[in-house]
Amino acid sequence: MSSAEVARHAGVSRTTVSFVLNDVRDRGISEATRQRVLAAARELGYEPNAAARTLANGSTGNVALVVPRSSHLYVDAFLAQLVASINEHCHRLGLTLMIESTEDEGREPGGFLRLVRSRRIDGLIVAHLRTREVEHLHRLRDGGVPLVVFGSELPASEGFHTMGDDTWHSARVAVDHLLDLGHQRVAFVNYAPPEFHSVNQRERGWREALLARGLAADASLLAHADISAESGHLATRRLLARGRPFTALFAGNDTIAFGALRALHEAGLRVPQDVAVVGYDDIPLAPYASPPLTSMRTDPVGHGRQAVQMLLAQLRPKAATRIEPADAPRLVVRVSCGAGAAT
Amino acid sequence: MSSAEVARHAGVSRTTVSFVLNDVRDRGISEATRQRVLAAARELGYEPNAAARTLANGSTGNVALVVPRSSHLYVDAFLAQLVASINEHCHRLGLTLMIESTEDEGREPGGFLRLVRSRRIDGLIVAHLRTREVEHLHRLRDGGVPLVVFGSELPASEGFHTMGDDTWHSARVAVDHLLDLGHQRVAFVNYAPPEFHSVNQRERGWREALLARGLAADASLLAHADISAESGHLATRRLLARGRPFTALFAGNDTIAFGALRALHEAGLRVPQDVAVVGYDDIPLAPYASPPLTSMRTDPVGHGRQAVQMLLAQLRPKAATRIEPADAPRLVVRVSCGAGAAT
DNA sequence: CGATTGAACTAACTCGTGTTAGTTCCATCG
DNA sequence: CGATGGAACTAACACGAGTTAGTTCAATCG
Repeated sequence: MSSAEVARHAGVSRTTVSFVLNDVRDRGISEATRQRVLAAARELGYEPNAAARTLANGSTGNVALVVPRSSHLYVDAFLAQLVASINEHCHRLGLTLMIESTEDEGREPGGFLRLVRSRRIDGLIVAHLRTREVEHLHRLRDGGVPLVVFGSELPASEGFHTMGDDTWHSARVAVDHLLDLGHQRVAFVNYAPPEFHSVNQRERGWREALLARGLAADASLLAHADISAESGHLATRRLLARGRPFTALFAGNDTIAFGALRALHEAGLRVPQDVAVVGYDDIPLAPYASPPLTSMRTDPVGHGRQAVQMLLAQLRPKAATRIEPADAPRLVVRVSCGAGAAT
Repeated sequence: MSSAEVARHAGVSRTTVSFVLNDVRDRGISEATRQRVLAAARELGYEPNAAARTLANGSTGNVALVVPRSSHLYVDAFLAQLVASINEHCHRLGLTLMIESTEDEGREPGGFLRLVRSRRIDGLIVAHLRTREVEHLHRLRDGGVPLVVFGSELPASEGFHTMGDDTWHSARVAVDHLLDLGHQRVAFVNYAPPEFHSVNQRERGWREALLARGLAADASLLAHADISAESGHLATRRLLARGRPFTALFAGNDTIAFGALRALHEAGLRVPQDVAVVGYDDIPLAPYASPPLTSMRTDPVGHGRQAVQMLLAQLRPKAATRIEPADAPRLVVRVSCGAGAAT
């Protein structure tokens, strides 16, 4: 079903069909023909060919989200929520989302550049890019490609459109909460290796919270997990095996916290009586941990919305609406930190 | 950077460029020009325009995955794993995945038909379609659209390419396990409303397991949650409030099980001593439930691979490889059912 | 030495749309 | 009554590839 077919059906030229269907107003199409064309299009179930349209006017209506690995979609609940929200908001604006990963098996690191060069997408959102891949982003920015960067150290001053919580500050608030409860030795199990920006920032938050109270940020109380609950479990075991005592533990995210809770339980330590635990992200399962997890609530859904709005502002400046920022992080106190109501 | 530019750079016609870059062999291109063209393309960083290519040869390299709602991506861990696996396997084959939802706010139910009609995608994978949307699939099949249907009651005999576990049988195995342990009153908290095929099948498994032992499938021991852990929590509360005693509980999936464990805990019931619990899916967090959850392990990653391979067999019959089926479900026994080693 | 063949390459068409620059025709004005 | 102007519509080009049906030219054959 091409527009030519619709034209023939309505006894009119292809040009007229195009004008009618795209609602081009000042072309003086009589109401009678307008209706005739619309009827023909409806009758034939005509839908414009996307490729032809893209070729003609340059835009695809596709955007890509770049994540480190596909598997992070299910081990990192925050990312899953972010993706779902981005997908949903794209749909509302008539955009289609593609998920591109930089480190899946058999994937070249800068593969997403290819999507841009082949014009398969109009713009992209980059989440949690590794430090060493930052140069790709410079190239995209210099090429004028619509781009939103989530959770990276790239400064907005360099012309990047960046977003995301100040994770350093939030981590500090979480640790401060534990310190306020009187803890002096606070362990930290970070959620990934230090190549990610936010991983560094969370460590910085932990360190500075301690230093601000004149406490040492003891490196033997720091461990690195790697996204999954299992890795959190193992990292916490290693931490315990070092034999350096601690009375509180800050987990780099909630998934890690689930692993940590298990490790503590296995070591015969009660939460919160022996070790107070605070997580990060407040994932949907956090209230169902045992004990219910105190956690820093981030707003993945809001961040997804904001990212899409920021991208739209670059893609279609006139169609863009106000950008609603995501909610600021806040600590949700449950049982695991020892400050909440017992359940 | 069009191919015309590459042609000019190499001092050759556009046709020749096309033949060289697409490796068309019997066109008698001399090795010398071949190299000259390749060098020019590399030097200019040429990447063929996807839309033009699509227009010329008809295929887009895009496939869509249709899910009920975007938010299921993060409340249903099984779906998250399935999506990640499908995405990864698509990438390996040079396909790009789009995620389409039928019920997101502002979404018309048959919206994915539009993707097909506008030729934005070459084929699609449909996951967990509701019963009432089945007619759309008939239309797609009749239109010869490459299609794989996951987890639905559509019979392969009608020409559909279907896949997914026999969820009825798996549910029955899970319940049988509880019955084998001596339980007589086994409650069931299903994971969603009964409009989904697999929801029905799990109920059937539960029912028939009981009937096979001469036990009644007591309707007052059946409750429906709605995907999230919170809904599992509430549904289990309702179940408990009915006052009908039970000594075992089968949860429609693990996320629901997390909610159920909390409800049981709040009611002062110990797991597994007072109530044995078995879940479904064996999500990554299942071992980190408290107590560790016995669960029916499904193979979302394998299912994702299989779905993509089945789709490829329709998209590019000659490039298609053998279809490796997903692993069969099997029960992973941990602590919550009372049969495993205590931790 | 003219005809034939094959190697090496290209002109020109196709895909389906958006858009510019007209053209046609009729009513109105001076 | 011819010029003017607007209403209503369309021919033709552009977008950037893939592909068919040639063309050109030199080497070889009879």
